[in-house]
Parts: sequence; C-alpha cells; structure tokens
Amino acid sequence: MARKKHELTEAEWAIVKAVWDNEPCAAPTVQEVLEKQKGWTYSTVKTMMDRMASKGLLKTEKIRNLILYRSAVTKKEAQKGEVMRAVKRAFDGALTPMMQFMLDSSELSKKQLGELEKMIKSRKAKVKK
Amino acid sequence: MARKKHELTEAEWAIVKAVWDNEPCAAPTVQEVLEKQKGWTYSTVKTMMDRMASKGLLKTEKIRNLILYRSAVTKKEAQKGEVMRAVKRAFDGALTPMMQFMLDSSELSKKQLGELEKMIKSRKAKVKK
DNA sequence: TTGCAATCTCTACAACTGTAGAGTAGTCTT
DNA sequence: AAGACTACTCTACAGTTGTAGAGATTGCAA
Repeated sequence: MARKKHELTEAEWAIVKAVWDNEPCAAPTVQEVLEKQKGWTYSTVKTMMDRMASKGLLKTEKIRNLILYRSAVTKKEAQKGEVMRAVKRAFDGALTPMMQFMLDSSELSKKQLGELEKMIKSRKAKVKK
Repeated sequence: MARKKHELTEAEWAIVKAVWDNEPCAAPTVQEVLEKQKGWTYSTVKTMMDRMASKGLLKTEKIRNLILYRSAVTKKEAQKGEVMRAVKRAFDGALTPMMQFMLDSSELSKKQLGELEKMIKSRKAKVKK
C-alpha cells in the first residue's frame, strides 16, 4: 500500500472519470466523451492517457492493434487523495477543522445538516473508541 | 468579488503561511522561516514571492530600498479555494457527499464525532431554511 | 490491390512550477 | 573611501501540464 500518491491534476480527473465510466476502453472512446465535454482532440486525449499510463494511473493492454485502457486507481482512492491534499495544505492535516470550516462557510440547508447528523450518529455506532 | 481564484500551489501555500505569520514582512524574513522548514535559498523564496505578487496573491510596498510584502488573500479565502477545488474535482461540486466521504474514510474518534455533532446542531440553529 | 477509415506514434511547444546562481546597488562601519 | 553587509534584480534551467499537428500503420471494403 501507500504507493505513490493518488493526486490527479485537473485534466487527469477528466480522463479517469471518462475511463471509469467506460472501462475497459480504447482512447477514441474516451476522446469522444471529452470532445463533447471539453473539446479535446484525439491527440490531446491520447497524450494524456499515455502519460497517465506511464505514471501508473492507467493500465494498458494491447490487443492486436488496439490499446485497451483501464484505470489503476479507484474513485475512492482518487477522492481520498484529493481530500488529503486539501486537508494537508490548508488545515495542517487536521480533519475536524476542515469539516468545521465546510460546515460554517457553505450554505447547507437544514435538511442537509440533518442528513449529516444522521451520518454522524450511525458512524458513532460503528466506532469503538 | 470573485476575482481570479484563490487556488495556491504547494510552494505558494508555504510562502503565504509564512507571510501570514509575519505580515507585513520583507523577503529575508520569510526566507529565514522557509530555510528551516524547507531549506529554500533566498533566491527561491524571493522569486516565488515576486511571482505571487504579480499574480495578485501578495501585495508589495516599497519603502526606500526595502520591499514589504503583505498577503492579498486571507487564510479563509485560501482555505475555501482549496476545499472548493477538492469538492469540484472529486465530488462534482457536492459538499455533502464529500463530508460523508470524510466521515466514512477517516478514523475520527467518538469524541471528534461528538464535536462535529455539536457543530452541526449549533449550525442548524443559525440556518433559516 | 488499392484506397479509405481508424488508430497509433512522434514531435513540438508554450505556460507554469520549483529551484537557484551570479551579479548589482545601497548602507553601515571603521 | 574601502570593505562588508544586506537586500534586490536578472537570468536560467529542468520538469510538468495542457494542447495538438503530421505522418505512419493496419485492416477492411470495393
């Protein structure tokens, strides 16, 4: 575990998302998706994907003359990476202050707050100490 | 409002933090701090600071032959920027799922959960709808 | 078998990021 | 006034990120 770190750039996020949704998939498939969303050309997408593959963010498999891509990070891992980066940089690594900040600085409705409360309760039940 | 966006890079975070702590301050002061923390030389720090000034992240004031720096973003703004980036990229902009994720994927103690609960309650009181 | 379509490979390039050396200018001390 | 300090300016450079054109390859349809 704890291999590199699952911190993706903006563009990488766009790519993995498309890959997650189509896995396993070829570059042109991903490009079609991103073409609509971002207007990216084939070259752009393919370049990104290959770079991501050499970084270990995607896995490839060559089938005859076609290259199939799969993600090498799960959504959860990527999300965790993103949250971790934020909490480390902006809150010295402390989760609770970050949550407090979010609570305070965003306009969550009473209903949403209620949901969160419920989550916390059920979470408390699962935690020992 | 809504000027650029307060998204800082890793190195920029290190710099603003030092500036926040010493504001208003000259480059050498900041460098001394970062020297210990990161081993950065004067040139490195000064270059970063000037780039940040032209990006509008720091303000400068020349007093005789000394340049005084001040932050142009508050800690709150920077934190918000960081949180926003994470929530946008990794949770399609939805706060609650992100909070839920944090609740689930981290080992918060019962005590911490209790604190969060309290925060939510007091928050609920302040919210109208 | 020849040409078209699909896919891939190679190369490029500008902006940004992290990092820093070398040299300059103003000030203080003796 | 000369040397030592202090703080500044200029320039550089490698690596990463975002973006993409041009040309090569391969397989299929006519």
